[in-house]
Amino acid sequence: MSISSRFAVGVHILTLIEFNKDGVSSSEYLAESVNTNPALIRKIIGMLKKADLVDVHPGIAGTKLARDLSDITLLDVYKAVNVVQDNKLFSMHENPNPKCPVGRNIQEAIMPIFSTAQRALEKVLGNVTLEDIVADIVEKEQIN
Amino acid sequence: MSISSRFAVGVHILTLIEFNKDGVSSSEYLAESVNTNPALIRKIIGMLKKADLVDVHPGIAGTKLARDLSDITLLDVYKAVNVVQDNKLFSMHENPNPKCPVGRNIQEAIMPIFSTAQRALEKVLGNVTLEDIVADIVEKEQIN
DNA sequence: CCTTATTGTAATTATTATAATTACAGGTAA
DNA sequence: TTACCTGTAATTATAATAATTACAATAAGG
Repeated sequence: MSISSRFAVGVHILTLIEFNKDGVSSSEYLAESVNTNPALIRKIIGMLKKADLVDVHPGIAGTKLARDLSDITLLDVYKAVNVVQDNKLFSMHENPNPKCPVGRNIQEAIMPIFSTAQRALEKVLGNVTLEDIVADIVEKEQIN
Repeated sequence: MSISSRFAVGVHILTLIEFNKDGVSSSEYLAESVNTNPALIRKIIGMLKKADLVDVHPGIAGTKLARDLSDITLLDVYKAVNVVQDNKLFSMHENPNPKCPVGRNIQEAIMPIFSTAQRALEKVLGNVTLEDIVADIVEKEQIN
């Protein structure tokens, strides 16, 4: 199965807040661009807030970025929206048979490889910032 | 969410077939070590067979490796058991709003990054063979 | 040829996560 | 006090996994 779209939506939200930085980015406004409902947006924004990526306050319309664009990586967003936990990207079968030499060692043999693979994936995300995404979209808009 | 344990089970199965190469690896035998039921094992073996990783025949008990240990990577197993499709590890929200500059470009902006991350993960799996896993387990057994 | 055992596969059920939606309490500003 | 927004819980629909049961098709051995 695949990693929740919360991650892609989180990136979308943050990017749009930047594009709309002179306006008010309410959950309804953001939901319209993402094409989903405001409650889901607020849930994700709550996670981004907990990770100190955005500023938002009850009763006050709009969300703002809490940091500079160049200081937010996709890895920050990925961690914030909690789509994959540490060392849990790959699931293992629980309870292999301890009476079998393979059964009693397979988890320890595989685990480090799974960790390495997951870290390789996350490293790629850590090398891309929101600034890159925004620049890419600005460029795409200029071409068309 | 996480990647199906079919992958870990597939690796377990192939490793155990090697350990038991002088015996008969029936689905029941394999299921006992994995600690699941034979039908699931047979389903996974069917996938491994389709990928030419094992030899198995209806009515004849036992499964054998179809290639040398050193010629089967974890990536081969991962692809065989079909846990993640190309470019589908990360899911995107469908139908972002095309009237919004961010909505109409976000998918194309994010997609290449997701692809790169997925490939980085898969590259790690491609660098490990079943021979490595078997050697690791043999070593762990000798120590204990 | 017939019995027995195994593989291949379909169908069923329970579990889990996601995503969409509704509803409403709590907070803020005008 | 009104109007609007955020925060959050509850509900529903959907989808994938994993476990399980069942059985047809196949092959070996007596």
